[in-house]
Amino acid sequence: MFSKATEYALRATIHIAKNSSENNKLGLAVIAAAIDSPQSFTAKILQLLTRNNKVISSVRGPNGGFYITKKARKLPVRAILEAMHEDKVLEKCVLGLAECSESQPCPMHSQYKQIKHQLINLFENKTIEYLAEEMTEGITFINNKSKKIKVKIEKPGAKKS
Amino acid sequence: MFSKATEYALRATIHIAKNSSENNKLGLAVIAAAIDSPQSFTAKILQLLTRNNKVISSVRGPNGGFYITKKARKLPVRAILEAMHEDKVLEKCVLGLAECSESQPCPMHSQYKQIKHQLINLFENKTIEYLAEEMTEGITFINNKSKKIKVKIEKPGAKKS
DNA sequence: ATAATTAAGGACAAAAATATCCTTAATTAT
DNA sequence: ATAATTAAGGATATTTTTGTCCTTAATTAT
Ligand code: SF4
Ligand code: SF4
Repeated sequence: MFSKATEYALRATIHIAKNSSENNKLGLAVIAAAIDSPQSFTAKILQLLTRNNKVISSVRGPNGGFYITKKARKLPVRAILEAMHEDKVLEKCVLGLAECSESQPCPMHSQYKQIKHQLINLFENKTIEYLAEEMTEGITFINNKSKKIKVKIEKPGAKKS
Repeated sequence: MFSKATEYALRATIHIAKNSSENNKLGLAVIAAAIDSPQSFTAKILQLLTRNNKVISSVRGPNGGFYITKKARKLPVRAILEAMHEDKVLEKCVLGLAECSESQPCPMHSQYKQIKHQLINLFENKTIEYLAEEMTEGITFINNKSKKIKVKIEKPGAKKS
C-alpha cells in the first residue's frame, strides 16, 4: 500500500511520539533500531518529516535529536503521508485511472468507494497522538522483533505461549 | 496500492472479459489501446496472466490473440493479483511489519483490520465476470480517455460494435 | 576557544520496477 | 509448402526506489 519510505515514516513518527518530548530527544541510531529500519535511509526520511517544521522537529549537537511538539501530536496521521508526498494513494483509483469521479467511475468504483472513504477517514480523523497512545496501551508493536527476545535460557514452565 | 503492472493486469483482464470469447480473440495492440497502457510492457503482463492457463488464454497466429474461458470468468478478482504475485498486499500491514496477527498487532491494527477485511472480501467474493458486467452496465470506464472520442464517420450497420 | 556530538545534505551505489526491441515459435490462410 | 500473422520470450534500457557513505553545519559540554 505504501512505499518503504512511508512505512518507516509512520513507524518512526509513532515511536517518536510515544518516546520523546522537547527535553528528551531521540537520536537517529535509537530510532532506527527501535523501528527496525536502515539507519542512513531513515535519516533521509526524518529530514523530510522535519523540513519546514512539518511533522517532527530536530536539534543538532550533543543531547540533540528528534522530537515532536505538543502541537504536532494533534496532526492527523495523513500529515505524515503528506510530508512523504504519498497522500494521494488514499484517493487513487485501484485500477490506476488518472482520476476517480462519479461521472467517470471504473468498474470497481461502486464496490471500492466505501472502503476508500473509510481509509481516508482513518488517516484524517486519527491523530499521531492517538496512534502513540495505542502503543502505550501496551500491546501493540512497531518492529519485527518478537517482543524483546532477551529471555535466553528458558526454565521449563513459564512459556509465553 | 498496486503496482503499475498489476493495474494494467486488472484493466486488461476486465477488458478481455467484456470484449472477447473463444471465437473472438483480442490482439495485443487492441488491448493496449483500449486500456491505455504501453504495448510491449502489456505483452509481458498478458504472458504472466496466461502462463499455466491461469487467468486468460491465448493462441498465436492469424486470428489469434487473447481471450478468457467461461471457467476463468468465474475466478475471483484476487486470481489476477495472484498471477501478478501481488496478492499479499491485501493482507499486508500498513506499517510494513513482517506479519499481522492479533498477538502482535501494530498501532493501526484495531482501526485498520476492518478495512482490510472488506478489501479482502471484495477481491475474493467478486468475480472477473462481475467486473466485466459492471462495465457492460454501460457507465464505467477503463482508460483515461474521456468517453471514446473516435466518433469519426460511422457507417450504419455491420461493425463489430 | 576547542572538541565532541548530532542532524543536514550531497554524491553515489544497488536493486527493483517500468518499458522497449528484437528474435523465435506457433498457427493459420493461401 | 509458403507466407503472413500473432503471441512468447530473451536481452537490454530507463527510471524510480531504496540504501550507503562522507562531508558540512549546528549545538553543546568542557
Ligand atoms: S472509486 Fe472506483 S473509480 Fe474511483 S478510484 Fe476507486 S476504484 Fe477507481
Ligand atoms: S491489521 Fe493492524 S497489524 Fe495487522 S497489519 Fe494491518 S495494520 Fe498491521
